[in-house]
Amino acid sequence: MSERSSLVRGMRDLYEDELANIRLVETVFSETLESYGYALIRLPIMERTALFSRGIGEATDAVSKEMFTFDDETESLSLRPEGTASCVRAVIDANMYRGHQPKLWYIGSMFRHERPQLGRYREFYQVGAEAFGFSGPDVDTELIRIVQDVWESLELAEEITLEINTLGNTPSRKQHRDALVEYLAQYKAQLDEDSQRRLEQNPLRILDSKNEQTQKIIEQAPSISDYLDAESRRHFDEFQERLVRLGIRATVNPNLVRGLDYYTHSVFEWNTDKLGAQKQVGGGGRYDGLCELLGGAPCPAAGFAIGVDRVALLRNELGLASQASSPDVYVVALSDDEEDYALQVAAKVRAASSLSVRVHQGAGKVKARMRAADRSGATIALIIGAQEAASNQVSLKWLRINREQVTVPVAELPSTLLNSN
RNA sequence: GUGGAUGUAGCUCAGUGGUAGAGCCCCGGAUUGUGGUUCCGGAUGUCGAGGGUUCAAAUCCCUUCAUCCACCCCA
Repeated sequence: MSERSSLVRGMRDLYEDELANIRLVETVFSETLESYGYALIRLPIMERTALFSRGIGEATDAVSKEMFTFDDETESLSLRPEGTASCVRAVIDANMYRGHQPKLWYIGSMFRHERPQLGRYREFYQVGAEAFGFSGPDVDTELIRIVQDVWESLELAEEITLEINTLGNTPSRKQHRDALVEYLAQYKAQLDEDSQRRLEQNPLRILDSKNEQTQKIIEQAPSISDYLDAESRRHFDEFQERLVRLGIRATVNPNLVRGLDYYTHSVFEWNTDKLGAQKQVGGGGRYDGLCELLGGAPCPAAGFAIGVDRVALLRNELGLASQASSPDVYVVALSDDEEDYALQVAAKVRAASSLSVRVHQGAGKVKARMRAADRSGATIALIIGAQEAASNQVSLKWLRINREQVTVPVAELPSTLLNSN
């Protein structure tokens, strides 16, 4: 016997109810984004490693220890750990932003080499949107409004909270960073190990440390709000005012910094407390410097990314699971002799309606065939025995409601089915 | 990457050294052309994998893989 093959760690086969929920989330995002005029862009799963180390940041965990990276002949390639860097690269490559302000959305698998747990997988699905060429906070709030629309469509608005913050523009950010490093350096010995390391590489990230002692030190740390210049302050104020006008509730969290390096000005995260340790279902913000950083012309931009798996999982946890689709109609030939006739009937129903029709296959006694019809979840069984076949008729039985079975000529079948709801 | 728990039938699980079990599911019959309820009967296992100890291992030991939880990180 050959060795049984099995799933690679952190990968999943998706089917039935779990997939149904994921597809629902994807569909709602797709329809909502298209309704706001965002255009789908399909991006490759693999990029040069350098794109991510430059675009996302060498010091981030996502890049430094979570990427699937391998050497291909002369260059290092990686499976994408997120979508923004690829999207920006594509916009630069095709010069899409020359005289235009593209609004794009994407969906697909992302890969991170982490220890799997509930709501966290090595291949996971993200849907994201990016708007290029707009520097005002009206775009930031539009992105949030889009996601809010999705939460409402998915009946999740009550379960997901929004946190916001600003990181300021580059000069403000630098001033704050310097002050922060100076402050934290005094307490270096008391910081947790990770934070000590970050002091050099990525001091902002220390702000969202969960370590208790570190948090105490952070309470007194210089806040970004004291270092915002006039432009940065105006952007953030208007951002917040617009959220209020759009009827969106948000909490300002001064320690919200996001894990990825490219953000400026507005940053935001959507959280839930219903998924165990996995709190975050999505996040986003403004990244005015990224296009230039990746070798393009300067171009303001903002975007978000949502974890499709986590949103679907949240619906599951709340009992909002959508069900895998069942056929509408199940055609049962009572013996193999009527099989050809049953296939013709099924073809007629498909041609005359949009109903999904499944035909019984395989041998079996009548009882077993009817049981299969019931189990398929179909609402109607079309029963075909010798009598029906001989007289060009079909017996129609409702499986989910109490209604008397009828036998009708095949020609009348489509209208009978359409009137049967 | 670190720590802890778990892995036995399709599913949920019992079984702690001596013949692998239950419930649900599935199949057949009661009901020769009618499912879903009821009654009767039946089938089903690399006990996660590999190695070791033992007369004997699902059970004890080692290794490994996977899942779950927490940390970390993020979606």
